[in-house]
Amino acid sequence: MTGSPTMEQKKLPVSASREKLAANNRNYTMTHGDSAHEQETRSEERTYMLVTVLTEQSGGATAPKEPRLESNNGNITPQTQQYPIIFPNATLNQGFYQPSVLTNEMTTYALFSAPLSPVATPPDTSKPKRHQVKNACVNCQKACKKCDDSRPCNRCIKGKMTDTCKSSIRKERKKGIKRGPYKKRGRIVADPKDIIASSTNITSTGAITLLSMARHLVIPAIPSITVPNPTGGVTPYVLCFPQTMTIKQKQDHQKPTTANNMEKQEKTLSSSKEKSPDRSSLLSSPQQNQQLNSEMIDENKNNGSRLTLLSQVCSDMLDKTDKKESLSPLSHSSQTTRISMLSFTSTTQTDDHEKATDRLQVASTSHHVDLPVRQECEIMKGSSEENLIRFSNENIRQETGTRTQYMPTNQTQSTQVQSINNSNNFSQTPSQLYSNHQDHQQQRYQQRIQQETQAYTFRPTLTILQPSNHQQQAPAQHNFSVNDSTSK
DNA sequence: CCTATCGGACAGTCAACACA
DNA sequence: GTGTTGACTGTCCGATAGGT
Ligand SMILES: [Zn+2]
Ligand SMILES: [Zn+2]
Repeated sequence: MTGSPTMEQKKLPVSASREKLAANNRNYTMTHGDSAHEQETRSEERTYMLVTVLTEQSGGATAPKEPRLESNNGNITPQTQQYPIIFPNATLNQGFYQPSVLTNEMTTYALFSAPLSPVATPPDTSKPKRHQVKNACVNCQKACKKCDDSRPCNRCIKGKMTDTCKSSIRKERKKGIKRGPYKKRGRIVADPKDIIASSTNITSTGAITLLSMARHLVIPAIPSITVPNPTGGVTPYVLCFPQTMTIKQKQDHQKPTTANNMEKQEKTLSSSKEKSPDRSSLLSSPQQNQQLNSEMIDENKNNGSRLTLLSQVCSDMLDKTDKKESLSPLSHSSQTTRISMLSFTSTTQTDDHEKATDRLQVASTSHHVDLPVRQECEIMKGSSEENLIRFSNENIRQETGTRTQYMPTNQTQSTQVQSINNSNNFSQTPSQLYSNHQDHQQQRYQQRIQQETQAYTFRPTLTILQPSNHQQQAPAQHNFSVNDSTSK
């Protein structure tokens, strides 16, 4: 860029769409009671983030081949004749990051637990972030080339321009410019009438799974999910992040063929009145723009890295999706990718008799034209409604035996689960857990997978995404950051 | 092949705003 | 006062044009 004068002319209308992640993400350690309200009742609140990426294939679908497991955890034998979801690591509060991805030609599932401590390592697919110097030298600035902090800078040394290598001067930012109102903050309160519908939709598997995880930091089994063959060509990716966050994802720029979709996408998201559910226009370019907010009680603050990670994971997953699909024999078929982000807030209130009441709030939205769906789910014991999910401290074991969400496949299941639940990992710090775990990580993981595979077969009953979009209302738009971009 | 040019994506900053 | 938002401002990637 030529130094000064053109700098201002080159103002780009991109600011509104820029990706940004910011959040109160807290370390996820269970601090029973004494952190927040130490009265007659204790209250714990946990927030999870579920990201679902659906890739719909239309046409060209063939029978699924045997699942292939991709995992950074090593060799796990995939179940055949099922579409297993492997749960990454047993607990969500152990401070490491261990995605597992199960793949076959048609389906890919990935469930991530969140990285909970700085020691967590992202998947190797993470994109390096571009670093830029605070002030480029005038020569580099003029040439729009990379500079460094030394003076003369390396580029000037190479180019023998050391005498003119001076730092450029940043002009001061303008002040006093009024802005419109920002979008409101605050937690999402969903409308109960938008409660999740019952379905055997493949998407529901991830949802239920996550619901159960939301209550139990220790994931109660369900490694193996029997889902119907996704004849609809639905390919879900499920990422789970137990943290509070705000997510905004900007437009992607991928294939030139999708270029004309991009601009329409923001509009679609921002005004739910006139959306055209034009599926063919969404080929292989999953985009989303979303914000979810909620709160969580915890004293630990550990910001930044995890969110960055999340963002990377998301985009990496998307990248991966595209690559994978393009290599696939199915690649000639058209695809629609849709992203849903779902925020779970699980609140546990414990009274003085140690009786716990759980409440789970779910808010989700799809970034696809199809819908934003938001929902609240109160957990109620004994409800016969399939669209109500129940969990509580003491009855998860019974639940698994009696309710439709779970089907025990053998007798060992209750003891298995009990032992899992009783192993109170919460008293340890994430880093302790991490170092502890690291040595035996693989071994224990294998063990657990084995255990849990025996323990449950999972039966989906819940739908998060609804592919049709007739019934959708405009959700409270203030939750979606896209909307404000229109004011620009 | 090399270098120069530069559009625009990306990154960092921070005042305005929201909220306790 | 603290935290968040989002616009502003600058960096520099990568495409491409032009020269040798
Ligand atoms: Zn320089
Ligand atoms: Zn220089």
